[in-house]
Amino acid sequence: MPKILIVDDDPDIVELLEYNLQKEGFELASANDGLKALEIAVTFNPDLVLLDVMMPKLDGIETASRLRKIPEFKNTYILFLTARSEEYSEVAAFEVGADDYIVKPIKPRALISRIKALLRRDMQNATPDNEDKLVAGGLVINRKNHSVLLNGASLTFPKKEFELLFFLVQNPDKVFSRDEILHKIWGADVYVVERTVDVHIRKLREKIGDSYIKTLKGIGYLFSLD
Amino acid sequence: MPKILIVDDDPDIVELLEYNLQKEGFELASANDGLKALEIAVTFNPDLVLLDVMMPKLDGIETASRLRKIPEFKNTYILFLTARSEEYSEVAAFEVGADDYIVKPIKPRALISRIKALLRRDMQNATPDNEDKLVAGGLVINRKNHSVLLNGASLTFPKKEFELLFFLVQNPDKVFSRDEILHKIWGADVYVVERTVDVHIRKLREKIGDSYIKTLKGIGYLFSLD
DNA sequence: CGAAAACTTAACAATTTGGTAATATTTACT
DNA sequence: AGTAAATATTACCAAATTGTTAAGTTTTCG
Repeated sequence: MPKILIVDDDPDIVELLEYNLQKEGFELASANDGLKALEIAVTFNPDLVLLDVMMPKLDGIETASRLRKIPEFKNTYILFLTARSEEYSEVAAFEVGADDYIVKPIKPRALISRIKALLRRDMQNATPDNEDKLVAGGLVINRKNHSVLLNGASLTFPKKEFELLFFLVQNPDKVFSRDEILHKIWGADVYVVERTVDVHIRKLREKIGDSYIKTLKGIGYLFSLD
Repeated sequence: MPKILIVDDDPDIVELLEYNLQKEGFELASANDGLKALEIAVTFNPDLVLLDVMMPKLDGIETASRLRKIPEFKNTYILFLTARSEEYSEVAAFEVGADDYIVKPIKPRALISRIKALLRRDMQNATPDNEDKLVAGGLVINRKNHSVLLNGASLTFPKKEFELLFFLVQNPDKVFSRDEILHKIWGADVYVVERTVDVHIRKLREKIGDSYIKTLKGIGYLFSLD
């Protein structure tokens, strides 16, 4: 079950949310300010963070911004809660990578359905056997222990290379532009030159051979077994 | 490609922006004060306006405010540029409908990424009429993979060839003159000789056979299954 | 803190693609 | 069939794109 971190300085709201989300079977943790939220996040490792915008110590925007800077939370969903009057913060929210934005007063049923909508993609991708293991041709990629077997021989990959390989293998026969790849692997707020992808592709090919990853000139790269 | 209007009274900044955005393939126009910006906007019809806050004649805030009052620019993105010290204007900026707010000194890569983030939604929706997958006779064309299957065999096409094929197959039994094809595939502002189309048609026929693409002498080309 | 690994960038080489012109062939019409 | 116009084909060059290497940065970890 997905893990949700609730962050709000109003205990009533925290309770309201906990009550409703617990009913749905989510795993929960909560914090009442931004600083505590960051602390808890690193150990709790939530899939989604419900973040109040107005909070003491560290407001929601700043909390989200810091979270996003930690690689582990690059793909964590962030969902802001805000009072109707605080509209101005909407832009700032999406700027720091918000995935959704919910205006108080909170309607529990609406909230739950939006949370589920966000998590749905993951739920689907997280099918049991698909868990963390990909097999394609002579390649066996295991996300859990970060291992790759090529025709039985074990290879090791640095993080970026591994993620790139995993991403490509996960979407076989689909082309991705360098820009798309950067967004997916590096994140929306990382500014690196597109050619960086080339170099990583080269390193992958060096290790797994040239046959798996193909180049479509003017388009991008793709993983394929043909 | 999306059109961007650059408005800044500092020619150096305009040049910097033009240089970097041109590289990305955007269509550009520029103005050095707010009044000119409004003039140019109505004819240029930009998708996004980069607006300096401090300008002679008409400051950025006022310019944006007037832009927003013109119905055509309801959905135009407005992105403010400002010196770090002028923070006070941030609230005003969002009040008049800013979509983003960027502090100088400008980091080109960050700017481009934020512009793209804004425009991405549009870009994605900008392909309503062209489906992802086309099937015609023994041909299966998949835009997502950029792949073409001919009777089960996979073929690869360079970008222009692929686009030309996709376009023709998308409109079966419809004749297009070379001029129309050039406009559709090459774009309105690209000047190439009409014979170029012939060469590309030839390359397509070389790969998929002569039967699919027919020539109507004096008229143009068409894709057909007869 | 310092060394090693990982990551990013830049520069140049290699490759592919796109465009043109020259030439050959086909078509339409008399 | 002869002829002019249009199209097909080919070969070549320029431009665009990617491959590769190496050097500079940053991060990680002992």
